[in-house]
Amino acid sequence: MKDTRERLIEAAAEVLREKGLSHLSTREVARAAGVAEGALYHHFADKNALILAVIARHSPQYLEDIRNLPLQVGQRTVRENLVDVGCTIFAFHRQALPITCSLFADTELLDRHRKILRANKVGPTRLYETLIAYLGAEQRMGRASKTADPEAVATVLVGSCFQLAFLETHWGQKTTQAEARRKIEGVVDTLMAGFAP
Amino acid sequence: MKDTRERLIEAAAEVLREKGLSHLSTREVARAAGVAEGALYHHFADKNALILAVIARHSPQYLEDIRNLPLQVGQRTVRENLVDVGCTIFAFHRQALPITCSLFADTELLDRHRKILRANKVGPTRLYETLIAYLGAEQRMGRASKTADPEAVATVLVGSCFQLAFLETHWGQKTTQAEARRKIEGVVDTLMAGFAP
Amino acid sequence: MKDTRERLIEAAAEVLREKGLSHLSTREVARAAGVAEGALYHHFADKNALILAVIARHSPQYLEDIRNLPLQVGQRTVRENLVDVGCTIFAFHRQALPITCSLFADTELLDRHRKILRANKVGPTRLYETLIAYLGAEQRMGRASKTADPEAVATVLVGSCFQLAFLETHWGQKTTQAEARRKIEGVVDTLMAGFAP
Amino acid sequence: MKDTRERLIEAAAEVLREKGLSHLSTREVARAAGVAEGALYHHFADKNALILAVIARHSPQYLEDIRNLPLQVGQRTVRENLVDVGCTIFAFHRQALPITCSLFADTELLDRHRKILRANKVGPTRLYETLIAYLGAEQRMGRASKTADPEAVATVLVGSCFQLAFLETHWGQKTTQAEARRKIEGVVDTLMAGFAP
DNA sequence: GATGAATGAGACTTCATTCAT
DNA sequence: AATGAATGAAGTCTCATTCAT
Repeated sequence: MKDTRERLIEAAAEVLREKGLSHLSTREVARAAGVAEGALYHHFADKNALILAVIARHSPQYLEDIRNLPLQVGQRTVRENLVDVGCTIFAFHRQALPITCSLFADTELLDRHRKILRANKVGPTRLYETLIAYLGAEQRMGRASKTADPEAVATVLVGSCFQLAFLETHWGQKTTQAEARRKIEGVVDTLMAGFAP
Repeated sequence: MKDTRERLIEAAAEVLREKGLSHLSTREVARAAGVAEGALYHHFADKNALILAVIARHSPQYLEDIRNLPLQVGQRTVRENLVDVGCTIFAFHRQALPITCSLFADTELLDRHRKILRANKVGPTRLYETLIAYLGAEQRMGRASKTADPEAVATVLVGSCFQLAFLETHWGQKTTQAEARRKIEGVVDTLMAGFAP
Repeated sequence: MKDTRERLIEAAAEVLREKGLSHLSTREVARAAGVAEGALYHHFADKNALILAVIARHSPQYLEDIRNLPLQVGQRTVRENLVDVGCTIFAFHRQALPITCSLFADTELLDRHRKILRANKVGPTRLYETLIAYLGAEQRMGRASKTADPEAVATVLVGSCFQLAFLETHWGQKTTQAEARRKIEGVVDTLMAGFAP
Repeated sequence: MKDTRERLIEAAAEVLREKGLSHLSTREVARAAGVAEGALYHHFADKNALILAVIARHSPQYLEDIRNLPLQVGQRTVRENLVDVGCTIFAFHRQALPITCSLFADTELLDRHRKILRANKVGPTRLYETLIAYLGAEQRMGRASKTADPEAVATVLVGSCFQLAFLETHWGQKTTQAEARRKIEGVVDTLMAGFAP
């Protein structure tokens, strides 16, 4: 049987997705984890500490699928690479966003979260850094416009994918993977070609 | 003195921003509105009805500042117009986003919200429609690339601004108006020029 | 039917005497008062506020029976007067002391209690002031030694009676009123005659 | 390193003084003693047994500093001896009283305490016995009034010092040692000279 | 319409005690 | 003897909602 601590985190994530932060009760989490309510307090200082552990696990800095992006420099086309990255980001946010956004429902929790981020000096997230490094490399290889600002490009890519994920989860209509990919392709094509005449 | 109903909605919005959905209690709202707790139930079926009224008021479809965008077609440069729109969107989300995102903390409430949206047939929000109309007009006037997909451009613009607002409110670092504008200019420049070499 | 607030205070005092501070639970108090648990929080900020209300009511400054002591100046004998006062103090402490002493079981509560006392400037209690005034008056009438320090005499009288009450409640043996009076007479006689040869 | 049992008793006394009986938890005691929570149950039947061990140790019958009082018979002046004893009693109670009084917060515990006292036939405490023996001896030596009742004198002395200690700990104002001594001298002087004209 | 005391369910948390190691 | 994770009962407090005034 798994570690009690681990089971609590997973159970909390499940309840968070099912009922939402406002209805996440220690009783329910304990029940879902199959442990006594008191056990929670052996592993976490309080309920919020458990929630923060869940949040941390769904923070974009842990978007590990992006790690091998640097290997793609000079491979395939830039467009293909960006579309793939975009799909990864979209997929990640579609599941993480309901949990991440929940934080706004509890300003005290949000503050604790910020303090943790700052203590760990996780300002511009690892995701951004990786993206910017990749974009710069492609620029140096002549596969991308040298005048573009990598940070702005990263913002556009991440922002658009986040937006698509937000619309979907907020609006509640299920999008097929193919539809999502087509939209992301549209975004990347626009980003590559530009809107100027 | 204003309508009691109106004061309740404003008070609820304030509490929502200050403490978050999880800590929004009828008592606190009543106190902030300067009315008795029971009065709430004369104007709303229950607490959630009040919250939905607040949320509806902060939905981007009510971003009224965007209404006169059509008047800008053919005026100034497209870049200037997009930067201005971007700043408006950013400013709107910076204040509305903590309230809108709160919904994710209560799946039941979120569902009720979706049902309302569907009943009103408010699919792609009015913001999107206005933007797409404007972008198409500029394309037809030859002031923008005719090959670009207006919906993708709208997604990029809205998404990037939403993302900047999210980073700021979620991460908690105050950005000056000038800094925000500079970032949005970077996004629009990238969007106009494209990333292709 | 009496005021809810009043009934809560009385019920709390009863539980305090019956089970002690450590076992005073809001549930039990509410049950004893015949109201719902939540009602407690309409009248008191928290459990401790209720307890402090009980304590205040049993503070020696409210030992009202002592108020007409000044009228005794020059009446009967000083000995008789002191014995009567001693009996009153003893009787008061026998019932109040278990509640007052309970405060030591909760340093936070004790601190709050002290802050209240200080805010009300209730330093040397009214009891002491009344006693000292009486003793001084008898000295001036020549019915008591002019060299004695009234404050010391008051300390001796109050202290001895408190001690007798403490021994009784701590040790748990019921003393008859006659026995108590005899002991207090012994104390007053010693106090009057002195221990010097 | 000291005995585990001993360390538990000392740790419990510390917690008792710092937080009070109501907030004395086995976890806190164990932490303060530097042992595991379970260890407590190897040395004591339950938590209350530990508390009673602490209380017993702080009972005035264990006021060992008073043991050599008999040696003072006929030495120095009676006044000096009584002042010294008074100071000792005061100092003892100032530290023991918060612990002793805590008992009133738990009537069940207080009952168990009383049963132990009765089983050990520790009626009038050893302190009283020693004092009375000393006072009687001084009477027989002609250094004190032969008509005074030694028990009443003892009550006055112990009661006054207890009262001074109670006022200080309950009221929370720190008294310097010199001030305390002066007050005790005032009490002893009154006791020696008497209040009669 | 407005008030606010009362309700009672349920939230988070603490804690004495046990038991496998 | 010692450890410390686990238990589950009980504690304090919050809160949406009702209702007599």
